[in-house]
Amino acid sequence: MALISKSSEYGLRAALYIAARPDEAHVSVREMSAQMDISFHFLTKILQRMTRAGLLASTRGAKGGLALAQPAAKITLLDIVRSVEGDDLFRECLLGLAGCGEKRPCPLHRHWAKERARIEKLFRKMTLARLARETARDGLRLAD
Amino acid sequence: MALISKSSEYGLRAALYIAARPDEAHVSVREMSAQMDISFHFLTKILQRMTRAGLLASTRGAKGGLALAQPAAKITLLDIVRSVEGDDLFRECLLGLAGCGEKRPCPLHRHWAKERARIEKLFRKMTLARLARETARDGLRLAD
DNA sequence: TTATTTTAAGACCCGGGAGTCTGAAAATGG
DNA sequence: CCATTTTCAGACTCCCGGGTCTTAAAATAA
Ligand code: FES
Ligand code: FES
Repeated sequence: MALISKSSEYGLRAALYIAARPDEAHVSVREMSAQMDISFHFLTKILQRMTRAGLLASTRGAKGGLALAQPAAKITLLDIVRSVEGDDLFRECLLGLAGCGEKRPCPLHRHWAKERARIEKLFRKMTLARLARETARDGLRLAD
Repeated sequence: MALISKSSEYGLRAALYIAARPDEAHVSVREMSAQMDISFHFLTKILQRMTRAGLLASTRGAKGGLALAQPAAKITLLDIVRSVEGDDLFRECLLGLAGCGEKRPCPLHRHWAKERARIEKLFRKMTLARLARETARDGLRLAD
């Protein structure tokens, strides 16, 4: 079971792809879908959501494409994932019970809430800028 | 997006339900499905998998039902979840890339692997006995 | 034996995420 | 103007996890 959806995975990979670009030029969906082996049309839909959320800036027509709408240091993983799959990530009960919280905790709440908070913090603190830097420094991969 | 599947959630809740029973009597699927508001037939399928995995012992016929096949102190959350949804939990890349590992890490591997290991450890160390004890002591809930 | 209660097993269905396809609209270059 | 390249928008199909249903088999009680 994956922590995030396929859509979020693709959105993160695309954001990293754009941020890792040295120049500021726009990147086309066509190029990203080819380089990372992701369905062009499906990736398009995901990036549209991120554009509407104000994370990306799009330009149509020849020489068009997508670029970051904010400095890479301002965009966090949480921003991206939330823009793609909604806000209630990191708020759900591990056992799927309704109303996760201190008021009516399930047997695993105390233990799970602690780990969940750590992951949420990781996503909230990690910026595209930092990841792009690490990616370039260590030559990390964005595809299989 | 949930960390574990609905099937695992139900399997965990049922295991806790059985472990929380003071007496050693067998518990019927019918009772558990009613008490926790889970589909009877669906819960049956999940508990069958746990039975085949050697976690539960089943007895058919009148007065039959399910019981733990091992002492509650020997059964971990990891045992249960693995029996329900396979072994490659806690081994997958956060970005969904094939072959997660130190050899060909993705940009998030270093950060994600650390958190993933903590959760895996939590599941590996936590026993039904301990959870049942805490559940009884604090009157925690197993249903909405 | 017969009826009842329970798990075991597997076929079946359904809804939603994942992915495809078609046709626009916008921008550029000639 | 026209042709090309790109994003935008939405309808459409496919697949599988989640859930239902039916039948068999095992055990108990009368
Ligand atoms: S109530 Fe279950 S994790 Fe919070
Ligand atoms: S390779 Fe991506 S998390 Fe390990």
